[in-house]
Amino acid sequence: MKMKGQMSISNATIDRLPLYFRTLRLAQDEGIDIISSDELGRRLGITPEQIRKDLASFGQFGKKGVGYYVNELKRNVGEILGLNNHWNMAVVGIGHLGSALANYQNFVTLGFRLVALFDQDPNVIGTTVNHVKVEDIRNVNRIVKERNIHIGIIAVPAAFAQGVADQLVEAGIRGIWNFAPIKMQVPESMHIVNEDLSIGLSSLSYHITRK
Amino acid sequence: MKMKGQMSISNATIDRLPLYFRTLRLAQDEGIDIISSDELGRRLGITPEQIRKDLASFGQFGKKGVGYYVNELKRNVGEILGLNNHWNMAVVGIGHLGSALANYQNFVTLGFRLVALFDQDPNVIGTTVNHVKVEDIRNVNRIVKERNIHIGIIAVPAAFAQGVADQLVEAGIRGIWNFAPIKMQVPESMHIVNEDLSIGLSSLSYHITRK
DNA sequence: TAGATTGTTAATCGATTAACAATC
DNA sequence: TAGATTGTTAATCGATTAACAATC
Repeated sequence: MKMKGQMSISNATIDRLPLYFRTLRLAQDEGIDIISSDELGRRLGITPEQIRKDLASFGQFGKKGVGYYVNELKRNVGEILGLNNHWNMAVVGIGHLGSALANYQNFVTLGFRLVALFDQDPNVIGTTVNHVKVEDIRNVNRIVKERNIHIGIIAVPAAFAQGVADQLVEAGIRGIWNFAPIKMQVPESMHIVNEDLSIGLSSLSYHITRK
Repeated sequence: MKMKGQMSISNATIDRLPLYFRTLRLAQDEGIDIISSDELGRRLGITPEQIRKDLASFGQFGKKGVGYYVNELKRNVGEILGLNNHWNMAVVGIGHLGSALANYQNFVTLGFRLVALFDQDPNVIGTTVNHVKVEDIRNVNRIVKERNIHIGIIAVPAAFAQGVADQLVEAGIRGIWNFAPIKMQVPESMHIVNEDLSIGLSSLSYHITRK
């Protein structure tokens, strides 16, 4: 997907793209063929100018005086997000959260594929979660290569997260999605998204404290 | 907790406070008495200027030439975030994700209390998750009042989320933490934090697509 | 054509970074 | 005192909003 010039895209923009994608899919389900930035904005609580600006940083996807063709725009946004790559994912740490992530159906809808699960507990290794067998974490290097795993999801306790990240990086993973509440050290080239659940909850606490 | 003047605090700042809190607790565990913005920044990958600015918007917590007293700063940041309020929480939707959230130990560490679980499935109602019994969603209004529930966690499928939000608002909840991938309509006064897991994952996909 | 709506440029707003006086 | 480090003001940077020409 082409970007305009060298200009780099803000994270704020990138984080809105999945919202556009989701809303476009819903519109598609409703049988809507054409949608305006106004209507998209109304559905998402985002200003239409913002949406046009976001989309325009990747290309000209709309028709002046008309709007955006839903199918076409959805395809383009999906392509921008790399969802057509059908990334292979592995979950490390099959506790409560890890199991829930392994079962999360929305990932499938987005084209992500769950191809491996890892744990260190002998009582968990060998069990099956969402039709995938839990492997011994000691085999992570071999299995990441064998199954061509691109994304590692870390759902282990904070104390073990850095060790797991090191092993995943060593095995040649492309990106890490980290649920452990810890700032990890990874090589510059490695992409890592931290999903620290206590941030959202604390932010909520902050706001309701002041109401 | 006093704020300086009328100046409102940016969400970016508020979202960093839980990181400071976490790091301060770790420092406390290590027996560190005093910490500088430099050291805090090093541990979190945030510039020391940013940290000083964030903290300074709430008061003068440090000592020039010395640094910040860990215990004192942690107490202050906790107070700012409202963590000493010991909010009562309920999870609605006891599927894979809801169960995982009900079992999430980090919330307890932050002072949040899980006091109720709700579902609509007769096979789930009456079961126990993390020592809390699952109630029939039809009793949500009464139980929210009886148990003085402040925060509702929505972990139901997208199609049911708006309905659940309406019921929670009606019952007098203070804030909603929403895991359903949908933009919900709630009254202006209601605080809502959306934790759409597919955003983080899509963002990761975007970045590794370009490496 | 007239009305609608995009894409883009300019203006504004807000957040981060830099600099440094205050002071422990 | 000298060195260290905060708190705050000013400068920069980046993101959002406004405005409007292009055009379907």
